[in-house]
Amino acid sequence: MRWNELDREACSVARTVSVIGDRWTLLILRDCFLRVRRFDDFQARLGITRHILADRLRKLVDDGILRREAYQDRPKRHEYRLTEKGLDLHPLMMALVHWGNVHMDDGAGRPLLHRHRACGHDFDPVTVCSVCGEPVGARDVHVHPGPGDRGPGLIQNGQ
Amino acid sequence: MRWNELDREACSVARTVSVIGDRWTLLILRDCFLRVRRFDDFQARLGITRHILADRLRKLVDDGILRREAYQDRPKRHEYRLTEKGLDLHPLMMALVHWGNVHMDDGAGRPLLHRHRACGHDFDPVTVCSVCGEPVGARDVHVHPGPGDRGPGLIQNGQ
DNA sequence: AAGATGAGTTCTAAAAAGGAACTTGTCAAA
DNA sequence: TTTGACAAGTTCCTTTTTAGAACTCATCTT
Repeated sequence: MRWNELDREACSVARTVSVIGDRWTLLILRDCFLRVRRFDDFQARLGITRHILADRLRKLVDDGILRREAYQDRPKRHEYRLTEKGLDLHPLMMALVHWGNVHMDDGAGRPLLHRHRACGHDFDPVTVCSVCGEPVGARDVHVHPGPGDRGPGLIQNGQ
Repeated sequence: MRWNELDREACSVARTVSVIGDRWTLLILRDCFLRVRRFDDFQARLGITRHILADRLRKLVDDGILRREAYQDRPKRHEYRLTEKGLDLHPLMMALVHWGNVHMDDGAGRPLLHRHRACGHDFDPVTVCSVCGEPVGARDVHVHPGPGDRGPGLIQNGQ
């Protein structure tokens, strides 16, 4: 399967992966959440080839995750900012960071902390159920076909 | 920068991305959470080249996310199952699915629903603060250097 | 003896990424 | 007034990865 075929898949994960499932793209997005906005800043921080960076930024703009905005004329200069759609990736980023903090610790402690402005404390992200508000783990969830199902999807839960 | 250099980065996201930041890897993990466990099942569902599938499964095992386990002798047959470390990726997967549901809907409705066993309802994942329990969005979080910081990291929050 | 199964491996061609240098428009300094 | 710097890309060429298809190998089944 080629990558441009992925967005036609029935699965939300597959469609999401077609957009953000690339190493550089994820690192670019991390930097976006750290308020990096300019081409050369991304390039210097990531050590990414300029060529690939240009390509990934273009794709993120095409997908509506970033917007390219002029911050000066003469000479025209642009910066890249997260759209609302892009900002909605925040829970994903938090999950990524948190998993890394827990499982990929190199012994030096956390390089970055997240402070919740509302309560003032450094925190970890916790995923809870939108209905009852209780935390949900992998074993608390039962997956079943929804209205958009169109597969023999092999989702035989149980066991 | 080459991919094998990524795991030496200071950032948790970078280290996490070095492990799961690959399109096939993410899709393989999605299937793992749907209880797919065998080589040929992954291959048939994903349409991935067998060659790459073998490589990705090997890497996931090396990274402690999956474990390869015999389910019969004569002939020896193995299956791949999530370890605890792998199961901890659940919030990430939920975030991925949810973002896709919200932003990549193709109009057919959700192909998969998640039911919270404890409360019995279909739900969406909500990310909350581990300290105060309130939901956190991108704008509610202030990022600042932690004990493992070793950068001129460019994290000038504010503005 | 002739398939079928499961879990891979091997091969070649095509696609993607890495690396480094080059371009373009504008301003600022020597 | 030439020189250099800056920001944001492009171009070109080489090295790696992937795709796609076929092949292997040990065991069951018919």
